[in-house]
Amino acid sequence: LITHFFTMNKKDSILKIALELFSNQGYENTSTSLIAKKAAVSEGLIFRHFTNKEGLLTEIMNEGIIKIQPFLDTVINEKDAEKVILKVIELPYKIILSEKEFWKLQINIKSQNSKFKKDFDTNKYLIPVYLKLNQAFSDLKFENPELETQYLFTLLNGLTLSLIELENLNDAKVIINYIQSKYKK
Amino acid sequence: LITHFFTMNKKDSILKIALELFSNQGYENTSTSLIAKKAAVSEGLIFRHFTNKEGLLTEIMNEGIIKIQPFLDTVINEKDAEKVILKVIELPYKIILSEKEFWKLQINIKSQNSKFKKDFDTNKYLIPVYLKLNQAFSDLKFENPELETQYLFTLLNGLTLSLIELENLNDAKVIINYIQSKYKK
DNA sequence: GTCTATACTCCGATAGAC
DNA sequence: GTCTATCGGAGTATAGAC
Repeated sequence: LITHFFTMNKKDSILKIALELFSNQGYENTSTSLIAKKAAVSEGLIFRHFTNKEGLLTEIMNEGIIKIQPFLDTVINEKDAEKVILKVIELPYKIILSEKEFWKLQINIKSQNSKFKKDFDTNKYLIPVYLKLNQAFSDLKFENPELETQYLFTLLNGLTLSLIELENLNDAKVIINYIQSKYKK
Repeated sequence: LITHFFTMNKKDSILKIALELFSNQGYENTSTSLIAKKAAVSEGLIFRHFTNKEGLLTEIMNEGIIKIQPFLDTVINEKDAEKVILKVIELPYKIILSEKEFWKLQINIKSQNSKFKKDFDTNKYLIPVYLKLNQAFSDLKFENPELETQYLFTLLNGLTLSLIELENLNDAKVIINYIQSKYKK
């Protein structure tokens, strides 16, 4: 039946709704019964698919990582040093434009010393980007590439926080251009 | 009795322990029974003093704001424009050195769309600092003072996140100096 | 101590795909 | 006619606010 292509299956509905709720109200503060209700499925189905609530979170996080990887890859695969820098600066915008809820959830988990903190540490996926950026600053003969990399990463962490607050991401383009302008010669 | 001066009263014990637990494990994830146990008081005392769990959080937040206000004031009262900038850059360090747990809790709450988000919005206390910084950049003839203010605030938000992760705050001095050096002529 | 919410279990019934 | 996905609801155990 053609509707297969248009109707989300129930497992995906659960994942979608759970991500939405977890990222907005927090994992602990979201009950499985609410997820079931909003996803219009029986509560038991959640446990059939994901074993337990934590399993649901795990699958959400794994899916999220997979979805942001292509954005990271565009930086990793860039050859020109200056373009590496400019692309890194656009990363927060692009990731949040596409995967806002996931990224919000990820920050949420990171900001708490929960048992999940180590399981779902997304920092490791950013290491290649960090190294690439460091190399770019070296290539461009910055006086202290390591410090400049740290500096820019710190700035982009702050930018990410701001972007998550925004309803209209376009409002952020001015500051993103401003940041980029500081690295253009 | 002299011990009054040395022994914390029970209400303050509760506040201290609750702040510690809330900031490390999250508000939702901390039970009143655990707070009582760690503070070595009966659980009922929490409700006698604070009505309910939310009342406890409210008092913690109000106390925290009062404690950070002096740090903000040192910026507000600074006359020299360049010193305003340098002092603002040191704010995250100073606040976290003194009130790490409170500031961590505050970020935690901010990162969730909880009902508390609006009640405990600390942004409003930073507005005078923002305006002061904006004025400083104007005085120093920056091309775009408003954007530069936004830029620096974004950077400092990112710095704050990093500081919260650190066990040894001294490790951050290098990057703080580096940020400051960009604004020294 | 009380009462409610919540994670999780179990199972009989149903409907559709093959 | 069987298999798979799902429903719906009864039920348990436990934790947590008060």
